[in-house]
Amino acid sequence: MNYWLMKSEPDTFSIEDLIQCPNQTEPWDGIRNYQARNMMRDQMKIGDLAFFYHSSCKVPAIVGVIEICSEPYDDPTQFDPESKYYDPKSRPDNPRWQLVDVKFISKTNTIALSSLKKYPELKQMRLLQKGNRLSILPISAEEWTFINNLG
DNA sequence: GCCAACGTTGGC
DNA sequence: GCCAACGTTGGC
Repeated sequence: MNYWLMKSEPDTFSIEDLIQCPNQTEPWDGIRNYQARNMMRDQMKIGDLAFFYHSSCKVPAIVGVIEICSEPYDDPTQFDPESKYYDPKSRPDNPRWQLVDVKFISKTNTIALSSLKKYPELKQMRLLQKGNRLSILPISAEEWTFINNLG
């Protein structure tokens, strides 16, 4: 069982959008970074839990909990010329990008980035390290429990 | 909108 | 394989 943090820009896809999806489940498409892809493809397991994080917005914050609910599979948007995630260099016989489905579990209180920074217990969080840009980050069990108790 | 900190691309 | 140029992320 692993824990994760997954970023999404709420203007593009928010926790409320996920709640509106059929079965409150949606493919986490559009990942175009190899480190993030590798974590989804190689390390995520069905039943893993993740914090849903709103990024690039007025109040960057953890806003909910989601569950990984599929095996990794090829991201269909990479082959769709109409998609903003279209990757002309990805070949159908050798797809570059994989994704997993995620399911809404619960909303948390809004746990702002500025608030997370206050806790010595969270000093080591990847999210809080300088220069961090990865849209998928691992969370330790200790960090998970600590943050859950804030929400 | 700015810009630091990355990641990627491609010429050599 | 190096590295300059370029593109992107994301907080502020």
